[in-house]
Amino acid sequence: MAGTTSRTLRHYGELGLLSPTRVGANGYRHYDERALVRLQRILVLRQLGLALPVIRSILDGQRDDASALADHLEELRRERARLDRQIAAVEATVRSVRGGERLMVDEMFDGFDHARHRREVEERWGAGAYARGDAWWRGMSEAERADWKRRSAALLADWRDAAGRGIDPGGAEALALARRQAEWLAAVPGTPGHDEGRPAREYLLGLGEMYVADERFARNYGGADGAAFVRDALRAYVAREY
Amino acid sequence: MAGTTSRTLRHYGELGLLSPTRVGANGYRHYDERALVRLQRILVLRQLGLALPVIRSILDGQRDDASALADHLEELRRERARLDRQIAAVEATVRSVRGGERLMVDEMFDGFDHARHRREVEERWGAGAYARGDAWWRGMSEAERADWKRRSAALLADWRDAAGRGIDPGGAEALALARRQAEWLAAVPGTPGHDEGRPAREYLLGLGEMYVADERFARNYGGADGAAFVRDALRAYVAREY
DNA sequence: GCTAGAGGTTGACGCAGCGTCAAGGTCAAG
DNA sequence: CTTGACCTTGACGCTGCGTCAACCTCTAGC
Repeated sequence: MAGTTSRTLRHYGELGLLSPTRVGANGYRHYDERALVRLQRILVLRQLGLALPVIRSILDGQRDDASALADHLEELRRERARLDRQIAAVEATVRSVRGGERLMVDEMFDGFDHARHRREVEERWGAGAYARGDAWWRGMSEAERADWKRRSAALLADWRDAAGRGIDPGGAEALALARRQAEWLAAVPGTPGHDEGRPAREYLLGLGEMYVADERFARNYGGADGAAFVRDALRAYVAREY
Repeated sequence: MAGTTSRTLRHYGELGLLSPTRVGANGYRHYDERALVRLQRILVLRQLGLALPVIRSILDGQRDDASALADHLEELRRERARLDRQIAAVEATVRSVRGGERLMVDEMFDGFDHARHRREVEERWGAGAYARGDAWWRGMSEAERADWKRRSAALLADWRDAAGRGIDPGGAEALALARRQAEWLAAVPGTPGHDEGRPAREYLLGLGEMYVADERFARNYGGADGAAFVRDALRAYVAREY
């Protein structure tokens, strides 16, 4: 009775995946030639990682094996991508634990968000928000991180420039900047509204206020006036788009 | 109470991972600042894929986070390797289903084993043996398969040569060949004895007999005489080594 | 015929990490 | 007082079997 354990055969019987050909008076289950061929196919498909109910539908002819395998392949690839990111994140954590023992998430944003004001973010949006953003950041490659930082710096520079020129925070140009800011924020998992594709209304407004209130941030955006400009632009944006 | 679901917090409470700071008379659970910091760390570690009990031992200081992460990283890498093989195997299967609809496992061996005599293998060693060997073969890269085929062909040629020279099947040279044959067989997952690092005694002996009995195989090994030589050499090998 | 031992059987729990009811208590608002 | 929103505690479900525990069957030796 080798090949698999009897427990497995029993399990398949319960699932209706493979029933014994006949059951003796003593309760012993017997499998004939055809059943073994079926078992053979089951085991091959199982090795490929297919779920047992899927295998059943394939063997019963209710599902095309080629399409089932194609779907499964996609699923496997997604899983591998997830694993890759997780591995990268763990590696980054190991390095940072070995090194400065400090998380360098500060580089991630404008120096304000999550990193410095983690507690505020957590109190308002839940502790999970920080964790998700952190994992996302760690899972990026060096190149991706560099690209992100470049984009962040460009956005900051454009804000400073716009504020310096004294344009209308409710005008078209400021609106475009606010939209970039919103997309930039929404790209980060953990940001409230990330799943919906745009930041939560309250998050945007609250962020604007915090920008003004905290001089460490304000400095990045060109001082108190710059921060106020950003806040006003975000307000106008929210008023129009939400 | 965002960040995670209340169910999750309850779960962590049951695991002793994070208990509410205080529980009101109404049964409501409350978490203070320190608890939230702890939750924060829990969520970060969970994102990295660490198991909850491991997280607990880390947070309780019973386990070094750096070593735990290093172990975990190894585990993740193993998992990814497994996934890679499985993906390769599924891809190969998709191709073969699209193509000839026939499995080309025949190339795998000397043309005798599993492929042609699947039924015999299954009857004697269980249906799982074939499935494992099949998955192994599909999981190999083209280069690995080519290498395996080259090694197989070399082994066959050496057998034919030895048999042709009429050497002693119990002698040192035949013994060395038998050992190569045994290692070659044991390398295939699904081969009886694979896990122990050498083929099962009965498997080797039975294979020798089948080689002689089946002319399709015998041809590969240089006719009936060649097959008999292989069988005798395997017998002698078993007599000495098992 | 008796007995030991090998090998078979059927429940049923366990695992990892919660999601998801069901049944019911709490609280602020109208 | 009622409504509705939000909280609570069980307890089952999911995946694919491994692993007891308690018990039956069959073969072999005496």
